[in-house]
Amino acid sequence: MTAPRTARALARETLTRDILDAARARLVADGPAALSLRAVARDVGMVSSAVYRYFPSRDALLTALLVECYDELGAAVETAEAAVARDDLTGRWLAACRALRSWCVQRPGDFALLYGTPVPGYAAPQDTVEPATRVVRALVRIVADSWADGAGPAPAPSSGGDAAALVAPAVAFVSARGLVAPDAPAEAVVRTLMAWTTLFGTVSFELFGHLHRTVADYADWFDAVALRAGADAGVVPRGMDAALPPRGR
Amino acid sequence: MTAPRTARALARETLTRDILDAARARLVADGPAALSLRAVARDVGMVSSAVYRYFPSRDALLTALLVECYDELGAAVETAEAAVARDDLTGRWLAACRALRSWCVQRPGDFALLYGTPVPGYAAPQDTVEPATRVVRALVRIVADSWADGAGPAPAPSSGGDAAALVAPAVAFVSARGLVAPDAPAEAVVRTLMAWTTLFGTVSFELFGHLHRTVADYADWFDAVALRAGADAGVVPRGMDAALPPRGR
DNA sequence: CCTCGTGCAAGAGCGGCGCTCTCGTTTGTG
DNA sequence: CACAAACGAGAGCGCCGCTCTTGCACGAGG
Repeated sequence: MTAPRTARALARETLTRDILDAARARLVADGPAALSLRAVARDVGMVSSAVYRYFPSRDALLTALLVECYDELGAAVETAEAAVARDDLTGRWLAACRALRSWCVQRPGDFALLYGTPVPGYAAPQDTVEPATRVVRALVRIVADSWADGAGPAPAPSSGGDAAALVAPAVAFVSARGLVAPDAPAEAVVRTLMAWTTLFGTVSFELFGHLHRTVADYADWFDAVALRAGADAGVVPRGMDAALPPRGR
Repeated sequence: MTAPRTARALARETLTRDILDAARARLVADGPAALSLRAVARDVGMVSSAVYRYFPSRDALLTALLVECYDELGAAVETAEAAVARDDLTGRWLAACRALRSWCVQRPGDFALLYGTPVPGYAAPQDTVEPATRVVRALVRIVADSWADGAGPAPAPSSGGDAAALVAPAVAFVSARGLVAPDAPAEAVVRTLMAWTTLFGTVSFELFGHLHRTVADYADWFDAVALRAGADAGVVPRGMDAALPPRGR
């Protein structure tokens, strides 16, 4: 099954990939709204109706791209985070956050597909939710490690303690789901969710132009936000004000 | 000039409003992507080409809606915040945040237009930036009042103090602009910007389904996030754990 | 009052879109 | 070899944004 015997099956597999690649190229360039099935068909040298042999609709094509992008983003975050020493929690957090942002900034069209306005009548099928949670799962892992490293449920996330009380009631609002690290403390999940929301908001504002002429250096601004969000989630620098890892390239 | 004398001018004004209202109705229902100029024309009983007498393009119509929505949202936040006693800073903050969310939740299409994926070839004209900043200006006013109320540059935003150092470098990245409260301390502006980003991210995640089956009660979750974001920005509850104002209706 | 230029609505039409259906052709299988 | 399934191409449907032309009603100047 993994080795397609017949020529037809092989051709089908190849063409499906070609269509996806062409669609991906158009997506990165123009964003999801401008992705037309007819244009993709032209790019791969087909007539539009022939594409429907491979994807039953434009939405199905978008869904395939969605899964692919979620996985790619998740992988980028995971590998960036894995390259840092396990006990350097702030380093892992910052590496993950930076990988997140650079992936998004380099592919604004993909970002718009993943986190932008959903298409009007479109409901994401179930196969997209697992890849979609990959990023936040990577983040929650770092936070959980931080909590395990420190002591007690509130490892002084730069807070005196009332912050925990503030957020605590929210734990009840978050159903466990099991999707995100079932062994992680609920409080850590909640805080990670907030940090993740902040990170997303920052990238979204940058890419969609809402910080235009407000923030001078997006990368520096993002670093500051990421560190602050991480601290709020319980990822504290080793030395209180250790030198920040330099930004790559 | 304010009183249109001729019947022509009056008809023009009326029809322009009718078109905008019809477009607004379709926008709220279906979102910006599904807003078709032809459909709007049908709604007002015109032929599509006739609409071009009033708006030179679909983008122009969207721009008009954009300004209108920004203003409406800003007004909603401002009036909600103004209804609270001036010295109840947490109450003002929470009222502003809740007004923000409920406006967005009640008009997901409008929210998508304002903060969702920008249309591919569209660059927001200059007249949109002033209304766009109205919300964040309202927020920064509350934060600035909090800072003025408390002492010194860091009124213990639930933090020991290193948080200020963490964020401090970011001040340099934010150009003053003057758009947002020129007299407000830069640090307050930066923190408000972060809080605003978090608020936006929370609403966006809610409306775009990224918290589906993750957060049980969106309103409660939002309250918790808003209070925490406010505390990080320097808006602290009067009594440390004073009873939260009940959610309206 | 009448005329002439202007603003206006309507219609046809252009190319592009998602999607469906039909029609030969190719391909794999019983 | 024959038959069915898969396939590519084409035509066509109704939608879209937008342009151009046509006929008409309005309103200001003579």
